[in-house]
Amino acid sequence: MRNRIKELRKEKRISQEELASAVKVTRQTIISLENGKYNASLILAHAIAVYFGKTIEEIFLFEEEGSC
Amino acid sequence: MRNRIKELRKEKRISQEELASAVKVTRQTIISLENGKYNASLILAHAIAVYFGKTIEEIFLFEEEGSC
DNA sequence: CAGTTATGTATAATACACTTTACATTTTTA
DNA sequence: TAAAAATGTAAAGTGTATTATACATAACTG
Repeated sequence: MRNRIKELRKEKRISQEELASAVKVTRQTIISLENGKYNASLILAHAIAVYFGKTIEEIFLFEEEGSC
Repeated sequence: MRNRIKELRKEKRISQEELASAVKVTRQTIISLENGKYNASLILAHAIAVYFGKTIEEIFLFEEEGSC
């Protein structure tokens, strides 16, 4: 699952550290999410969505699996 | 965080087992989600939302925290 | 009432989200 | 160009989402 965190963060011109503290996680967590190391929890996804003023679905891109 | 899984499932008149296999988790997971034992992962939340034809935000209710 | 289907509880095991710390590299800016 | 700020990597530890199995109870159906 891809996400638009890095893209949205750059638009807002804030650092990973600023985003991290805004959504109350560590910078490590933001780095790992941006670089696709793992997926956010639902709660964190929601916090990030609220922060950017978007819905979860606008930020986290679930490319339709299950077509096979 | 509350969710409307049980409510939506009853509307559709399907069993926990049917929902579980539809979204590819065990019945245990559905039971635990419905009874508030823990929160779904983002991927599972999405699968459930797709199954019910709703958005994640329509099913998982994040009552605004962080007001204090 | 007897049998089946649906729901719930308990517990141990596994996988993964997230933290912490420390260091390395890139980018910005003075 | 040198200092500072931003980004990335690595590895070990904690908490929690999910599985698996087994059993108990409730609800429906014949």
